[in-house]
Amino acid sequence: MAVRLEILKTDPASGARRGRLHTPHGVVETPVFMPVGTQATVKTLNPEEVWDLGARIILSNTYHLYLRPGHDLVAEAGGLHRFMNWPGAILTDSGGFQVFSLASLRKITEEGIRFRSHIDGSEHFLTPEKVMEVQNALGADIIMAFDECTPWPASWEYAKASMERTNRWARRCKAAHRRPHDQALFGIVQGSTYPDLRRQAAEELVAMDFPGYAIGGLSVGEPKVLMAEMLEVTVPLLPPDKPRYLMGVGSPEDLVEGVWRGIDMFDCVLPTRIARHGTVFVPEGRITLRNAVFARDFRPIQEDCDCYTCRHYTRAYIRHLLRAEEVLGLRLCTIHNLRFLVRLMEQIRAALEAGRFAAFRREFLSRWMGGGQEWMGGRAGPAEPALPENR
RNA sequence: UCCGGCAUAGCUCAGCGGUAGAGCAUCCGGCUGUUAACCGGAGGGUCGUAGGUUCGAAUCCUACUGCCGGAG
Repeated sequence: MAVRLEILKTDPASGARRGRLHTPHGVVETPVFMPVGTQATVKTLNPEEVWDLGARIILSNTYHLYLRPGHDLVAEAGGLHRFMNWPGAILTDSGGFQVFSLASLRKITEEGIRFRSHIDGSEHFLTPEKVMEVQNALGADIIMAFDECTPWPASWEYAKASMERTNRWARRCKAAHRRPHDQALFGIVQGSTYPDLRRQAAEELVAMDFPGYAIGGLSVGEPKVLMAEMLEVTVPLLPPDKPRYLMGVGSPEDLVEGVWRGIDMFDCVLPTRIARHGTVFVPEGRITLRNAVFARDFRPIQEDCDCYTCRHYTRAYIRHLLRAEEVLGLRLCTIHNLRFLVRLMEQIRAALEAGRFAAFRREFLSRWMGGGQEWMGGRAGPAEPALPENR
């Protein structure tokens, strides 16, 4: 088996797990946030910087690397790890999200998806078999089944047809996988925001016996209460000894709420993208460093942050860099935001180990902008036990 | 001193008879398996000054002022 999840502790209140994912490229402590490096790079950072943040697994993308530079070239370079000089673990997304985000450039059939390249307009036909060939060549530790990330909103009929096709594709991916000994293939649960479809998707995929399961098609515009409900419907159907990965999620409050509902792995472009656009995370929420109020703010982004940026630079200086369009500004914000999320996961893991995750969640959300009410919406999932404050 | 050109938003300019636009700058918002160092919004001008022609002038005419260029 390519990867194995060692469960260290399960939170009795919520079902959240503290674990350790063993991969061919090292151990990954879970719950974990995976920085996104779509084009074999976490934008603006070098691998040493990503490693020093505390990241031990990153995500890259099949579709992008297939188009450029080509999976054969990456294989010739010795595989993706060596090509990009990343010593840790890698997960490659299958290109399923591009089916969603490049909708105007594609046509879906049972056999696969005909794409026009967003780079040069050339035509490509991606099938589950092709996607597995590409991912086997790239050589990531965890690879994803080819799916359709169902747009939201979708009718029940469309969502059902889409999900069933995704599951048929999952079966084909498993059959076409050539490196199960050192690459773990995860299935992806779709089903939009329909509980019955999520159940059907999960049950069928579990019957196929994958080494891990992802939940996809969420955080695509639906209200958070629906995301919460889908997690609460889906997670209990997944085998407890296998990793659970919530795809494309991302914001600090979503990570806390996802872990609360039993998720082990997350990835998201949000921290790196908003960083390049001049917005950074602080414990109270997000601040837009571009704004005039920070012109003479000579404090670090976050007083108690241990990241390289916060140890050396002020808000005023970073704002200046951003407005002067200096790349260092983008890099410093990216470093802070990624460290913020990696550190948040460290804190979550520590809280789980100490048996005080419920308190941690409450404290985090009370400080965080909005207090996570979006997630509540009147029916918040696993009830929070009335634990005594642990401070 | 003469000749010519130009004077329109903070900046650079477009508009050349029907009561003003762009880019940049400024201010603000958004970003959730990256087509994203991106996308979107807002504020801001009695069109150098004073007259004239006209139903109507940023647009045509005159004078003045200020810049720029040329000639002496």
